[in-house]
Amino acid sequence: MERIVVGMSGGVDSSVAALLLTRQGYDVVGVFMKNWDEQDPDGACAATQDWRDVQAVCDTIGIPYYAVNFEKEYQQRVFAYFLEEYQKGRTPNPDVLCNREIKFKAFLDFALQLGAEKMATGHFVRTGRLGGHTVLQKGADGSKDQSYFLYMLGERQLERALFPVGDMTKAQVRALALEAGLPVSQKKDSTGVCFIGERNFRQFLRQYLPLQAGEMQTEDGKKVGEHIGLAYYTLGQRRGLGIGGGGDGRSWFVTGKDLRRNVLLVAQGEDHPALYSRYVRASQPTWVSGVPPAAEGVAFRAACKFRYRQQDQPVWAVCLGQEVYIKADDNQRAVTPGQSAVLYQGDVCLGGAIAEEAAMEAFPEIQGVFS
RNA sequence: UGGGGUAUAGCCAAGCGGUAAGGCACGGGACUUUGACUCCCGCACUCGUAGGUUCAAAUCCUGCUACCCCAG
Repeated sequence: MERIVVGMSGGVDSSVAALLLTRQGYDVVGVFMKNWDEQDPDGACAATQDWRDVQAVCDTIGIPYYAVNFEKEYQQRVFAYFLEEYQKGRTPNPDVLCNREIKFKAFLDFALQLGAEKMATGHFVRTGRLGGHTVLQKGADGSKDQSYFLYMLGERQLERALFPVGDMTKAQVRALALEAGLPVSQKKDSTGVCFIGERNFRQFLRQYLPLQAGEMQTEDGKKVGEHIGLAYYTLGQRRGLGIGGGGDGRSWFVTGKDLRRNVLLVAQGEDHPALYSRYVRASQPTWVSGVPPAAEGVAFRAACKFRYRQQDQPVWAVCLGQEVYIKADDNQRAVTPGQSAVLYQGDVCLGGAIAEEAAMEAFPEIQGVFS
C-alpha cells in the first residue's frame, strides 16, 4: 500500500485531505509542522491548539500522526529573508518561500524518509499533465485558489505532491468534514503569515525592526504627517496613516518610500495617479517547468496576479537576463516591490518573479520589445 | 491698548430659533495562508466659556477667553 504523508495544520483543508486519501486506500500518515515558537500575548503557544486538533482529527480518521520541528530551517530560509526585505523597505511574501523551502523541501524530504511515495497538503491547487510535463493548476474553487503561493515550486516537487482538495470547493470541504465528524469542521480558516499566524502586524514587526520615525510627504514635498518607520508601511496602504481632514477630504494612501530621506510618500484619493503603474520589472524568475515560457527577448502573452486574490490581469511579458519585464494591458494599482508577480496561461501557473520596480512608462531595457 | 472676523468630535466641515449632516482619522467586524486594498458597523446627550432672552438656542443678546486679519 502506497504511503502518503500529509502535512496537517489542524485546519479543515488539510484534515479533509487526509480523510480523502485514507478513503482512497492509501497508507496515510499525518504530520504536524511546528516551525515557529512564540507565546501569545496571553501566554499560550499558538500552535498548541492546532497540534491538539491534528491529533483529534487523526484519531477520528484512524491514522498515525507525528510532529516535526523545522524552526531552524524556517528561521534561516524564510524569516531571515523576510526581515531583510522589510529592512530594505520592501514588502516580502514569506509564504511563497515557505512553500518552496519548508513545506515542499524540508518537509518533503522528511516524508520520503518516512518511506512515503508522496506528500500531500490541503492547498487549493491541482496538478496535471501537459505535453509530458507536470503542471501546476489553479484550484477548482476560484475564490480559494492558492496557486499564487506555490508558483516557486518546480516540476520535481509537484510530482511528489498530492492536493486532494484541489478540485473541491471550500463549501464541499466543510460539508465533507462535517459528514465525517471531523472536530475541525467548523474551525475558522486561519490567516496571517504561515506558521506565525494572525497577530498585530505592527507589534510583531516591532520586535525585530527598529522604529525610525520620519515625515510623510506629498509628491511635491509638503509634510502632512509623521511615520514610525518606513518598514511599517506598504504601497497602497490607507489605514494606519493617522492623517485625515484637509485637502479634498479624501483618504490618504502610501504611494512610495524614499529610503535615503526616510520619507513616506503619500497621496490623497484612492485613484491618485501615483498609485498606478503599467510596467513592472521583476527579478528571480522561477518557472514550474524549469524553463521560461518563451525564449530570451521574445514577448509572450499571459495573465498575471501582482498580489494574492487579484483578478488575473492580461499582460505581455518577456524574459531578459535574470529578469522578467511585464507590461499590463490595464493600469495596475500599488504594485509593490517584494511582492510576487505570478504568471498564468489559463488555469496553468507558469511561475513568477518578484517585483522590483513599477512604472507608468516602459523601462529603457525593453524599449520596443512590446511594440 | 483701535477696527473686523472666527470659535461645532483628533482633523476638515454642515447648521442661521425647534431639539447636532457629511468626509477623513480612529475603533470593532467581515474578507484573506503575505502585507495591503475593499466592504459593514460604531464614533459630539453636545456645539470655546459664563450668564441672559424664549415654550424651545449650536443658532438671538451680553461679559470673558483664545486664535486670525487689517490697522498700529
